[in-house]
Amino acid sequence: MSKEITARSEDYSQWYNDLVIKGSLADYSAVRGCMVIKPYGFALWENMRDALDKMFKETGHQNAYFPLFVPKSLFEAEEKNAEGFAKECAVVTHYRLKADPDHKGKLLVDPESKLEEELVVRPTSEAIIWSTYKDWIQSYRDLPLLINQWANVVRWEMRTRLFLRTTEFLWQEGHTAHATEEEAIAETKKMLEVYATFAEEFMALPVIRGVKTESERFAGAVDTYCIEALMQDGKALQAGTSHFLGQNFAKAFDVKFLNKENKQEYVWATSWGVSTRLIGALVMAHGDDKGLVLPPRIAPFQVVIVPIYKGEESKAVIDAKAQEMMKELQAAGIRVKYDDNDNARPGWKFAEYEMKGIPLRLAMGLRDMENKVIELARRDTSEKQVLPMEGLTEKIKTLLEEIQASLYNKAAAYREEHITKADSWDEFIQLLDEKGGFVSAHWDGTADTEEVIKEKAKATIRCIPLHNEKEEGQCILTGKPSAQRVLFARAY
RNA sequence: CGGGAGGUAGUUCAGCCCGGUAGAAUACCUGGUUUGGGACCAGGGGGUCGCAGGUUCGAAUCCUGUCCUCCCGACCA
Repeated sequence: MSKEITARSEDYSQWYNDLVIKGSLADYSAVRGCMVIKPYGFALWENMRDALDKMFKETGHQNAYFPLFVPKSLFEAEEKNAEGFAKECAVVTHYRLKADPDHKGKLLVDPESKLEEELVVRPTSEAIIWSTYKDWIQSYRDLPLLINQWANVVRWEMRTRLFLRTTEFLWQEGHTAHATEEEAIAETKKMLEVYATFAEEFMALPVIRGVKTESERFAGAVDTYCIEALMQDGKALQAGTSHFLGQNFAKAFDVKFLNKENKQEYVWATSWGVSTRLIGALVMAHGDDKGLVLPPRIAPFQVVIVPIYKGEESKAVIDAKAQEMMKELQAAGIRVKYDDNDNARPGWKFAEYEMKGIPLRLAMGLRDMENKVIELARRDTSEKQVLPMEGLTEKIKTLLEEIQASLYNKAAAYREEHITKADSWDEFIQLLDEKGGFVSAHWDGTADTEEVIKEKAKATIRCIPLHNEKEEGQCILTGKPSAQRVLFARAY
């Protein structure tokens, strides 16, 4: 069949692409580096987005929307941030096209329409937002200002991969302003925890909370906190970041407030974001050689019902029962799909929904109806069982929770097995080459050493875990003294 | 942006070397038989051969340019 999936062991990259394309999450588009998110993929994103949005609101944030375009002069105001993104910015230079006099039906950029000031298509919105906050903030009474926006951003990437790295992607970016440093740091950490909770509880994706080293830090940030996840091929993936921006943007955009003592102070800032990249993480963390495996809490459909019938008459009987079950499941808050499409036969549907990662599948035929039972199959374990119809809804609710927990536990066990200590360079390289995963090793704390390791080992410091144990040791490369281990990995 | 591969029916691909009426499988449509792990029979529709130039009596095939994709690197969420 055309829908066969490449095995992970054969070609991991191709396997990933197969899941995304054949699982109907996304498609390639006519635009270089950009993808089309298909309805099934977008439904997944909507579930993720809604859960996160609720968590943001529960922590006091409000949504707003800022422009796609950033005047170049604003963009360059915060120097480090501007430099950090300069190489990947799309720039609008003209605002009009006109008919090409030499080629009928073709258009030309109208040279008359050159913009006086170029517009940068936002790679992130700090500049436009902070220039706005300047007007919004006057006194300590305006603080904290807790804003989030759901938006698209553009980063001109050299090499793209569906969901993991595309030129345009969807994300949310929180931008907050605070009266004190302590409060801003607390906000940064709070939002990191929101991300970690979301990843673990909704995506069943265990993550390591940590701090980035200086060279991996967001341009313009004082500290970048992150959650790092581990994929099945042993590579790490940054799943979310939360930045303590200090007063860098406040100073760049002159955002001051009057404190209780009637004195002007610069505000303290944070920003934090997660993107559609999380979908890539989800695919690679749980998928198998049969297709996607989606965690019940965010799966577009949690249950699919496949009727098995012989002829119109039996179909009508099964339809009626299925509709009844649907109503009951929906009333219990379960997202369910009934596939009575007559074009495809049961076996085809089974394979199709396994590809799409629907957590539970119910198959029901006349025989089952006579016996008042139903066949239930679990996507994650491939287990099948025949259950009484009686009490089915409760059983399904329990099973969905079980699957959610089981996916998390499986991923967590894999990750635990793949955090390995290395105490010599040879061991370090061997672990990266042969085992993969995170390698916990000592590092002398300098950017130079980090750079050399990156070049030689093709691995980066993913993070310094929060609440890291202090342990005296010697740097894996230079042998210089080190106070703690950090996590290295090859990464996406 | 460098190296490699590729773009022909909705999809997967053959045809290209050696120019001469565009093919297969599958999907789709119609009818029928079917339906408990990717059904079968019969009939049918569907392609400006990525796009633009050029060579030629004639181009999917040769030449040039360009766009898009995949894989591997460098850059990055």
